[in-house]
Amino acid sequence: MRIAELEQRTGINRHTLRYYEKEGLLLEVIRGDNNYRDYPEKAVERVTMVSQLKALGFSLREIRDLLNALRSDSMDCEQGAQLMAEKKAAVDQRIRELKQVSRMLGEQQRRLEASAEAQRNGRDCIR
Amino acid sequence: MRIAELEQRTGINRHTLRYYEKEGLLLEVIRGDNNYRDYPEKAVERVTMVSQLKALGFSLREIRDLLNALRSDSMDCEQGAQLMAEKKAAVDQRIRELKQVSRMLGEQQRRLEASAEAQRNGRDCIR
DNA sequence: CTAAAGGGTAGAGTAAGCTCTAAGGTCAAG
DNA sequence: CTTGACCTTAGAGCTTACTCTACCCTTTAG
Repeated sequence: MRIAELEQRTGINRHTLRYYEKEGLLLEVIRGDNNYRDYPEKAVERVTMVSQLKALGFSLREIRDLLNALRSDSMDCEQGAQLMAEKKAAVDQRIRELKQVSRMLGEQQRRLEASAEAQRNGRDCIR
Repeated sequence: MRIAELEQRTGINRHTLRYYEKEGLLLEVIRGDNNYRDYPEKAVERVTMVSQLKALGFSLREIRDLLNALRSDSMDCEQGAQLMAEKKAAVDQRIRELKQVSRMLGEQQRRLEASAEAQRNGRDCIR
């Protein structure tokens, strides 16, 4: 598939796709006689994975290392397992912290709702 | 407290502290006769909160809006409660997605460990 | 009084991650 | 054979979030 199709199917700007390739996030991009890029079907999934991981706050470098490790045909298993374990620990830690934030936001929300109620009954907001 | 102490207690560079102030993240920074900044004790907590939220992938803009809403003495309760609800929904969504990533990493880790074991027993890595 | 330590502003520089422009090659339709 | 759509690269420009530099003023210790 050519770049326009990949752009359209992933919603990622073609300039960004070429940038990702330059940064080592997209492997196996072959070229035809005309020098046009020819992406395999799997590129759609891969690009989608990149943008999802990005939305979760991973840097392109982290995503590259992770995805390339998952390709794994070329990697040392022991080392790969360790990388996965490290990444998983970091993600799990982030989940714990986000849960803390979520709890805090829930409390504030309830407090503000109670104040709004009090306000409707003629009293002041907050405290 | 002066900027050196806040820098030392939060671990945040003084240039960054001034930048945060310029971006509206630190309110209530008063000035003495000498024009030096004088931070209240609460600034330590506030700056720490900023850097924690940053580590969770929030932008300075989001953090500013959130923290300023939490100050709340000046805000409309109904509206504040809604902002909290929105932010909480976004955080909860992020938690769900990260859990998905964590699961995936766990699977890959187990797969690679199994392959490493097989490898030690004389067979090929992966598949 | 003077030197060192610390404060101030303005603005330049940096890195990541895009996003766009310029100049040019390719290709299918009319 | 030209027009228009689509491709290429190189490189400029933008945003966010710092980080640092230059230059000057204030405070504190000897």
